[in-house]
Amino acid sequence: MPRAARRPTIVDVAQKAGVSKSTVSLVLQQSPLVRAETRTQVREAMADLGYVYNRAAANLRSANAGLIGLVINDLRNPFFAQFAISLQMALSARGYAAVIANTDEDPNLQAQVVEAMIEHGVSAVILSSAYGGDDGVFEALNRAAIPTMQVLRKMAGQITGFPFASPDYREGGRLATTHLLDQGAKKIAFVGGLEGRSVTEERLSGYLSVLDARAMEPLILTGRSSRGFGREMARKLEDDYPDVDGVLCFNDQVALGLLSGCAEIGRRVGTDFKVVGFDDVEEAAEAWPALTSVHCDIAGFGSSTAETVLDWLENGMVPKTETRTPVTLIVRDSSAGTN
Amino acid sequence: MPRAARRPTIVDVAQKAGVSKSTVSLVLQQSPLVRAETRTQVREAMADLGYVYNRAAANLRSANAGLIGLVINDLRNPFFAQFAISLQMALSARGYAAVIANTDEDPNLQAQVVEAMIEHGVSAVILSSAYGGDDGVFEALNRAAIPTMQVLRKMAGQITGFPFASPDYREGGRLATTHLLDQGAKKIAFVGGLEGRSVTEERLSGYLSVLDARAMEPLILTGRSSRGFGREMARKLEDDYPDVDGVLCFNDQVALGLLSGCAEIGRRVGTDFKVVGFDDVEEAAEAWPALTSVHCDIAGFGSSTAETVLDWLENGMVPKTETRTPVTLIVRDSSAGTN
DNA sequence: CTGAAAGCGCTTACAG
DNA sequence: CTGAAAGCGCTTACAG
Repeated sequence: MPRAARRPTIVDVAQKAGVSKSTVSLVLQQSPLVRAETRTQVREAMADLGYVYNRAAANLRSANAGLIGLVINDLRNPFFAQFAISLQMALSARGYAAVIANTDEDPNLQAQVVEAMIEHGVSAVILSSAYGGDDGVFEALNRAAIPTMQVLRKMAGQITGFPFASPDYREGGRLATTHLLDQGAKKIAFVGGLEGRSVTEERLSGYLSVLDARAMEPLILTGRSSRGFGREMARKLEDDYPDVDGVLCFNDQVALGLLSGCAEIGRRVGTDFKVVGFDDVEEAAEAWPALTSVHCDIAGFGSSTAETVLDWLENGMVPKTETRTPVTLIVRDSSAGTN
Repeated sequence: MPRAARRPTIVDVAQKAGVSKSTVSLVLQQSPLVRAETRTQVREAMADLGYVYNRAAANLRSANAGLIGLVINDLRNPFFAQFAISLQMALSARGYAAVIANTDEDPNLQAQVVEAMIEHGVSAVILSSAYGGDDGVFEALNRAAIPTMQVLRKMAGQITGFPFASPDYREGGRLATTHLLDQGAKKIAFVGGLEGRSVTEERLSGYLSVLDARAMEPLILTGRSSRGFGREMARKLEDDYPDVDGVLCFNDQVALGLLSGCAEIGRRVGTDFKVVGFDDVEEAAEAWPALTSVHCDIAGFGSSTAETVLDWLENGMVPKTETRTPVTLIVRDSSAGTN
């Protein structure tokens, strides 16, 4: 690495352009006060010197660091990853940078990374929280007066003042279950998701409401939200619940695992045994058979979250306490098989 | 959001603890100069006031912001995502935060996000570059004297002074091809990857070297590195190259797509038609049939990259110009079928 | 439209 | 071991 000398500052630029540093600062802020001619002189000086703006210094006076914190419980899951990516790209497009951290569902790690982000002076935080842990994280954000949005998972918490947004999971559960019934399923199971967690409860409640209305018995097999669990369930369903002819999976990971498991045991999916996933990750369309799934438009949700937060920051528009975005069902071969 | 008053500063802490702000600063830096008793007084004052360290301010004097930039060409690919996550988590564990940006293979976006990171005062950058574009990004990093590591993809560039590290792709290509031969394959194709790109060339060169040594004819079908492309190739191979009985895919995305495609057209994989992937993403083990793949230990590579960069930053240990980490072949049913 | 001065919250020599 | 002073690179009133 070339050991460059000190980076040029606005003082250097001012000197080179023959103006005061205040003027340079105004140019930096695109102030209309500066005469066009002066502005171009200053810009030229900056270009000549290879000047780069020092946001940390600016922030010291003016507060807005242009850094946004993004804390996610499980970035390995493509659903969350896609959310994070589209959010980050939307922030970048508006001139903000994203500090991103994966907490691996660990509340202690979460507390630590949030603390670090506060120290770094993030202007806002977007949090898809780990379950468990106390309210410490929220209290810290509260004390630091950092605008914070909860997304995707609503924490039990009594903690108010943290607007929440997520896709309408309950409606998704309803759509999927209704679809399975429409396809002729007689016995529908709900597979995956851990009990007591808000997302599970919401997705489940949609499923239950539809079955209730028709006085049908539910069958709930909760478990990890992983491919591995889905795969195990293929065998279990065949062995222990042979009458089940429709499955609503907690998410696509479980569903894709279930498809793998069915391939493994040679059970055909799509006609006598229908499977629906949830999230509609990219892979759902590319699996074989292609997976029917509840589409949450997670990419759109990511970028709209960015807009919401920046509107809050820049224009003081406080988000609604709770926002639910619409979901749709994308029907593919796994539940409407022609294979 | 409660509109908290001004955040407490070291001056407030100093006043409360009855010491000077210099002393508070020393406590913050864990200086051994401060008497234990004083230290605890100061710490208590901090706790009482809910003091949080302002890194931006500190950075203004001392340079090390504790922010590391991570610029990735395609975060949607689980291989890169896994790399980014494990790198970020290793940085967090050592007290650094990661500013992460996806460039979607767009050199212009890349230039923009790197510029933004420089403004934010990142202490180092880790870059898995987009192909194409000029050397502007490297020049900017150079001018700003920001230690920068290139990873995973070596840019053609004449640009030196940017240490590079990646798994040993060439060796991976060799291992995979040798394995296919050992399994009895007579005609082996290389599928996926765009020509002229360094990663493709390296993986390909391993494949070619093995075939050359046995005077066998290569068959190269380059293309996008996506599931979709892999899926298309299933049909094409069956139709146009029925004699191909072994396939080395550019990466797991292509390979998983190929498996899907084979399922779709009812071609059995593992015995007469063997498939090997590259990267060994998590899903490889869970597909059906399970996918043989070149394991790059990308999680380990991510955390060791973090160590390397922090050693550079903290201890001035400049990384080697080029590092290649070992790879292994994980043999599964897709190439050694018992199905 | 532009400049001189103070201040943002820290760290860093330098005294003591 | 601790304090007073200067300074990091900006922005922000305030004059002019």
